[in-house]
Formats: sequence, structure tokens, C-alpha cells
Amino acid sequence: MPTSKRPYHFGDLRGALLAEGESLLTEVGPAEISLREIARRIGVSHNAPYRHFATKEALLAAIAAAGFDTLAARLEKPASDPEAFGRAYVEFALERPAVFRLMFSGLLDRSAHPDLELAADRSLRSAQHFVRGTYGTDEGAMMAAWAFVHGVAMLLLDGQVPAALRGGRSNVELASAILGAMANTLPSPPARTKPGSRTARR
Amino acid sequence: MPTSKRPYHFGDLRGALLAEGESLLTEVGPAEISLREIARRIGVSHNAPYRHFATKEALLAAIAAAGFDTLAARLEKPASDPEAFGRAYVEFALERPAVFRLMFSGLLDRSAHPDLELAADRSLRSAQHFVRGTYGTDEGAMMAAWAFVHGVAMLLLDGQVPAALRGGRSNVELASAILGAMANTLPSPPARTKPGSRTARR
DNA sequence: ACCTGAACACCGTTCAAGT
DNA sequence: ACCTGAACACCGTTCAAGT
Repeated sequence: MPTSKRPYHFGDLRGALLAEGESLLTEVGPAEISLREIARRIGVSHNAPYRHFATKEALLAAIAAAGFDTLAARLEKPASDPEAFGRAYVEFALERPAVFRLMFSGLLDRSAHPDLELAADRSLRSAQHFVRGTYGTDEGAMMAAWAFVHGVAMLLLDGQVPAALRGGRSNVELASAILGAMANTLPSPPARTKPGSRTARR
Repeated sequence: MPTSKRPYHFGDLRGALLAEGESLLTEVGPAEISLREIARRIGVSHNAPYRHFATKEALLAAIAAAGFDTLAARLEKPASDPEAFGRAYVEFALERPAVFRLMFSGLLDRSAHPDLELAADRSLRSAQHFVRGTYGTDEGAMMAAWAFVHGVAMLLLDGQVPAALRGGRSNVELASAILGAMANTLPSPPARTKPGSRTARR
């Protein structure tokens, strides 16, 4: 029966650090997060984390990288529809605000953390893949769509929505409304007809 | 001649703290910034800042609040033109990236710093004022425009622009191009004509 | 391999004085 | 009023051991 005792010093310390790190990040924010406190909560010495992460920033970078990975996975769902893309993006931001903020906070030096850079690029490629399905090869349109959706997520997270506009709606409801408006204003799928890409989809 | 000696302990310590704080923030980022280092660089004791700011976060909040004030001032220029609005916004972000990031990082608890909250609201009102001039009373359009412009600034700051799209252009050039695209896609001043909005622009 | 306690150089903040 | 040095409880990181 090897279950009642700690398996071997610790089950999956790396995983525990990532999980407890995210929850502490959510509690106290990136300014106050402390490696020693994470270790304390898990029940290991303040030094144990260094077996898995070279620095505190490396742990944060790993959390952010995991965030990019799950974001990318969600964006990859074959939803070649701007509104669904936006909804998935904003939903992630609202579900895991602390991680989303960390991912785009500029707190982490990407060039110092290749895994993070790689994961961030993967998210970008997901966005490109999405846009290729709906806007053809117009990468400018992709940037526009991404910027818009990213901005919506940020403003919602920051509570930068005037009460008059909000009208008692929740963040999720607001996001739907704004993204719906996007569908009307951003170029619809068969946007630029250079020669004959007129598919009249839907 | 009262100029060669330090005027009276210090000229304008508060102002010096704000200035040196911003430049240290630019140098080392919000994770590494230290009140003691700021004091050291100015040449006062590590304790002097507490005469002007209750905590380190209060100093950062004051820097962010000043940032919102100058952003608001720039947006207030009577440019009721989406592209000019966007350009002013993005230019601010690119000129003072550290402050812009701080303003929207979620690092500061707004409810704990009324001055910051007030300044942020003032920026919002500037945006509303702008949009009233160009989109009438459609606050949804304002949110859309703001979100878009905010997202563009963030992605440029984060270097999240694929090289293929960038094509060797500087951030300022890129911003112009993207914002120009916005002018084509966001509803132009006389926005919604349900049926026949086919302007065949270009 | 994985974990530990002791130690080092920092940090934010407080305190009791000094002018 | 404004500034100071000493002190406190933290922190990230390193080191020399322990199993």
C-alpha cells in the first residue's frame, strides 16, 4: 500500500507547483506571488521548487506557457467563424483571468524562456489557421480580428465598461453582444474578392 | 545663491520619485522595480519616499494615474476621426510602453487608489467624447473601436506580429496600416444601413 | 534523484530620533 | 515638515549536506 504515505518524497512536485502557483497567482496577483509561499502551501521546503524551475520567473513562464497551450487548443476547434473564435478567446480570458493577464503582461522575458515563446507562437498559428479558413490569406484581417478580440477581453477583465453600456449584463453576456457586433462590422467571410473567390458561404 | 546647495533637503522629491520611478520601471519592469533603488538613484534615504507615498504600490498607482491623464489629454484633441484616435492611442503606447503596460496590467488595485480610478475614468470619458462626435450615441461602437485600438497597441507592444505580415515595417508603420484597415472595416460615421451597405470601397 | 536547514544579500515597511 | 539610521519580517537564491 504505497498510497497513504507520500509516494516518494512527493508525487508530482512539478505539477503541484504549477497548480498551486496558478491558484496563488489568482489570489494575490503577480506582484505579491512568492515562491516560498507556494512551497509552504504544498508542504515542501522553500528550496524544493528549484529542482524543477531554475527561478521564480521560470515557474511563472511555465504557467503562462501552459496557458498558451490550452488557449491554442481551444482556438483550434474547427470553428471557422469569427464569432466562435472570439467567444473561445474571451471565454478563456474570463475563466482564467490571472493566467491570461500573465500571458500578456510583459512581465516575462520571452527570449529567456523558449518554452513560453514556443507556446505563444503556437497560439498565433492557431489564429492564423482559423483566419485562413475564413478570410483566405488576408493576414491583415487576421491581425484586425485578433486585436479586436484581444482588446475586448482586456477591457472586460479590467472592468473598463461604462455602467450605462453594461446595463446589468454579465461579462459573458457583454462579450457575446460585442462579438456579435464584430460579426457585423468586420469583413464577413467572402470579404475581398480579388479575382474569383466568391464562395457565398451560408 | 540658493541654487548650488540642495534647496531644502530636496527640490521636488515627489516629482523626482515619479520620474525616476518611471525610468526604473522602463529599465527593469514591474516585477523587479524597487522603492529602495529609486531612492538610491535620487540620492535620498530608503525611507524618504514614504513622506509622499504610503506604499510602493501607491507610487506605481500615481505613475499610472499620470499616464491616464496624459493619454486622456491626447485623446481629447478634437480629432473626431477613428484613425486619428487610434493613432494617438497607439502612439502613446509605443512611446511609453512601460507606463502603458502598468496602466492595464491589473497589477494595481484600482479600488485602493481613488486617484488612479479617477484618471482611468477620465480616459474613458475622452473615448466617449470622441465617439459621440463620430458615431453619435452608439456606445457599442465606441467599445468596439476602443477594444480594437487597445488590442492593436497590446499586440504591437508584445511583438505578436508574424514576421510575414510585418514585412520589415516598424511598429509605427504597422500601426498606421492596421488602423487604416480599421477605417475600412469598422462602421464609418453613418454606420448601419441594414440592407444596402455595399460601398465597394476599393 | 530529491529534499533539507542554514546562510546571504536583498526588499517593503515601521520606529524613534534628529534638524 | 522633511529626512535619517536601525530594526523587523520577509523574499529569491545558493550551498553543503542528508537519504
